[in-house]
Amino acid sequence: MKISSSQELGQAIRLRRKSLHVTQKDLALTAGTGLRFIIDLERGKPTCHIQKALSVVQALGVKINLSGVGDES
Amino acid sequence: MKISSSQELGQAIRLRRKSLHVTQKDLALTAGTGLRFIIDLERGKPTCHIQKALSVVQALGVKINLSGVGDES
DNA sequence: TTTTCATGTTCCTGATCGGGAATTATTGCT
DNA sequence: AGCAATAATTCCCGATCAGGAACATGAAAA
Repeated sequence: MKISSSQELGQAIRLRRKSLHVTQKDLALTAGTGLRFIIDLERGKPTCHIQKALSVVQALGVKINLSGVGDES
Repeated sequence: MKISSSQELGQAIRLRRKSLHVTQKDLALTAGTGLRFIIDLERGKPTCHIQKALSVVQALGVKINLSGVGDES
């Protein structure tokens, strides 16, 4: 899934969370954040802190890949 | 390139920026952020705002992909 | 040497994050 | 379908901090 905004990231996170049958509360615990953060993140809040967002993504077992970084000049 | 922390993201961004021969200042202008933000982002500050980080990534022409979101249960 | 790039500081406004309680969906079961 | 349990969202408070701008320093390149 391609991501180009915090909105899309939030949607992807929610999708993945639901497919795992995990509640926001549990995800918050697993990822080491607050429940409020999960809510904001899934809603696509643009000002979420990046490391926390990455923690959540990892807690969901989702991998992030960047294309076009280690090659052409 | 796989990303799992703000540190790695910062490194990737710097790599990409250098390969394009763009200065932090120019990147800031292009991405619509401040110079200060680019510096912090490349250094891997964990509390950068996510949408701004995404803007920078896009300004560099880098695509972000999430694996494992739209499929298995 | 002179110019460019990167980083550090400082000041200031404004917002994030967290927790608990209360409210509003949503889901599941009989 | 209807009700009950669960989940999602919002509100309030407070401490901490992000982001931007401008200026000064350090270092490296022309």
